[in-house]
Amino acid sequence: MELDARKLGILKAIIDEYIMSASPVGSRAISKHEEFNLSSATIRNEMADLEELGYLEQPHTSAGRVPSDKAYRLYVDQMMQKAALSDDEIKIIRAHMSSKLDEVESVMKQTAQALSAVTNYTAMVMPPMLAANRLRHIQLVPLREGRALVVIVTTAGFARDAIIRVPEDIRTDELERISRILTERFYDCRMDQIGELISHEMSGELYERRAFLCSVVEAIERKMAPDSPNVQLSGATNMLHYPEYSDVNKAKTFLAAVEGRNLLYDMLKRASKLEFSITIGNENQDETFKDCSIVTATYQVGDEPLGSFGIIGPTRMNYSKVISVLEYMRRSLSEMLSADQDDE
Amino acid sequence: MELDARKLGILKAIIDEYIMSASPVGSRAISKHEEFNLSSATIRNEMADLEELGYLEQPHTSAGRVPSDKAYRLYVDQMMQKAALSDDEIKIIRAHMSSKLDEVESVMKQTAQALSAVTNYTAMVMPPMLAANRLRHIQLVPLREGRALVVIVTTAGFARDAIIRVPEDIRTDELERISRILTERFYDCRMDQIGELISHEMSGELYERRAFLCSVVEAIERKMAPDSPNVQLSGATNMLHYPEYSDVNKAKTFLAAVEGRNLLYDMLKRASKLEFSITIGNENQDETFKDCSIVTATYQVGDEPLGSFGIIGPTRMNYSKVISVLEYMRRSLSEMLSADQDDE
DNA sequence: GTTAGCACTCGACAAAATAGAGTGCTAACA
DNA sequence: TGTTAGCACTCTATTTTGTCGAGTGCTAAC
Repeated sequence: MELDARKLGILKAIIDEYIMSASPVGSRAISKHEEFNLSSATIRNEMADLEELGYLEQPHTSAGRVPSDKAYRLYVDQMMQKAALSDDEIKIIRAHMSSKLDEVESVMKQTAQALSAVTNYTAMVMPPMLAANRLRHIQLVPLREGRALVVIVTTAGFARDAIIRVPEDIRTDELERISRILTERFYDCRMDQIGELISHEMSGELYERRAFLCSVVEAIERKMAPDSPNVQLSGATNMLHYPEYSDVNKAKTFLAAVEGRNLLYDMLKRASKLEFSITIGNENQDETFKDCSIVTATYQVGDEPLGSFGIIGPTRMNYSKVISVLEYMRRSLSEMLSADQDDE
Repeated sequence: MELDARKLGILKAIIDEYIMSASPVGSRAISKHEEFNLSSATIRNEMADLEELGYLEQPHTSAGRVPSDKAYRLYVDQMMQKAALSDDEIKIIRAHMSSKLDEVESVMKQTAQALSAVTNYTAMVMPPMLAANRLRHIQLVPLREGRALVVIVTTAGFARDAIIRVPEDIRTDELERISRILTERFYDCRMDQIGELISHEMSGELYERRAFLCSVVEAIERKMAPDSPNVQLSGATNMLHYPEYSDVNKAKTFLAAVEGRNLLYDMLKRASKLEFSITIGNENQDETFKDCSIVTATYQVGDEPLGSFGIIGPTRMNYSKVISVLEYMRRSLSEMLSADQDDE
């Protein structure tokens, strides 16, 4: 049995219908599409074939049919036509991205909000990984006895700080001196290379402080990696709009899974190797997302991927809209951030 | 009609029962308490009285009775006996508060998690307000053209940063000079006084830069106020366990309200004027929380309140447990933070 | 290959029946 | 006077039953 043009057309009609209605699609509904001009009986035969081929599923005899994950996969790979964003949608995004484009934290937060507002699904955004940033300033600030705060500033204007231990014999003015030397030495180095470089540079005037310097670098590296708490999440409750989640228990499982950001962080981390990715239903590793689809995109500056963001929705999500939105966002995020880093 | 000892006892029994079961309490259930040794008929009479007095409500004729907000108020004010935390509870808290007590952000996050895990309600934690902190270091780091990053470090080891505009005619080495002067001038000043002080100090060598300095101070002040995004939230989905929220729409409203942290922030801000506060049901300003109770506590160092945290649960929450947990947490947070600020 | 017709299946929904928890009231009792 | 047993009544939740309609698969005819 072949998947001929007509079957394909019928399948597409079923998927489109199901994405709209969330309820099983019957043969009569499809036979009404005048482009086919076929009776419901014929459609039924075709649907039986499609089911046999694994593209459709029946919740029970005498319900309509529901697209399978395999069908969605075919749909996004071959059948779906991309829609440009409507003016309204762009307006919604703009409305959320208005102010304070200076601070990256708030850009990430606003991006997440814009994404969830415009798609009505759940949005997640990972902040930029700073590996490709270049160092601009290191400052060691003495605190109470034996403690200091390391502050690192990168070219793009990111600051990170961490509390570290300081050996008793290092005095305030020496911390100042070390700050100056480190800043000078590593000025304009990529953040992910400082670790290596410092072991080479450890000779010279800083030699006797190498243990201390290692702890500084260790703290820097720890703080430069974006971690799960920093994943911005927005619109998790949007899922409650959809009949898929009218069951409180399903909703609970979903919400609990996204509330601890770890899962999201892992997914985004993995996704940051690809420009776009779409995983549908069972393609998702995690049990909780077996009836979700997750679409992600990666934003970058030049060739350097900085981070990923994405949308989680029911498998019957509006893929074409979601993809358009993500493409749009990917572009504007990348632009926004390369404006910051024009020296890259 | 009076609220005599027996009525009080019966009311307490009803409340305790209802807190456990969440379903209307009938006269028979109470008459089984051997401490009263009364028939259900007598209890019924008493319950009718309690209803007339406004302490009980009937969902409909021939259901049992449910305590009113007024009853809960009486309960927390006079009837409830405080329970010490059990070993298990303390163990749960400890388990969540393990590592990395150095970084305040993660202390706040872990506190929220511990609170929600041990109470099974929703927890919120506001990070410390830095008003009473003292300045330790200001650093202006030049970024691309016309922009710099201000970094401020306080005695307690908090760092804040903000991107500011820099007039074209200020060169890198002047930024360095200004950093040094500002650090020197305001060393050990309370953060909330820098704004005032700077207008006095504006004479002298910094006079010609006063417009710029104002923008620096403005940025500092903006960043020092903890704002709603920084409120840590944990266990919002716990509410879905409770029959009060088995209705998806109620759940949705609740979750949407807490997801945007603004409301929580406002509540915590207000609460930070009191050591503890309990608001029950209708005592809450916001419509969404009319059937919740909110218990908050304020942590402090010395006499200076730093921030608040709290628990949101259904009105029939386990008040005595929640209060004990908050007391415990208030103490340990305060201790933890004063260890950091022994110079306060 | 397409379609009309038909018997059949199954879930959704509504109406009806039933059970059970709880109440208020009255009258009797200590 | 306070307490209690008894009883009729109310109301909800649950189960049962019946009905409707959407949808299917199969067959026979076009």
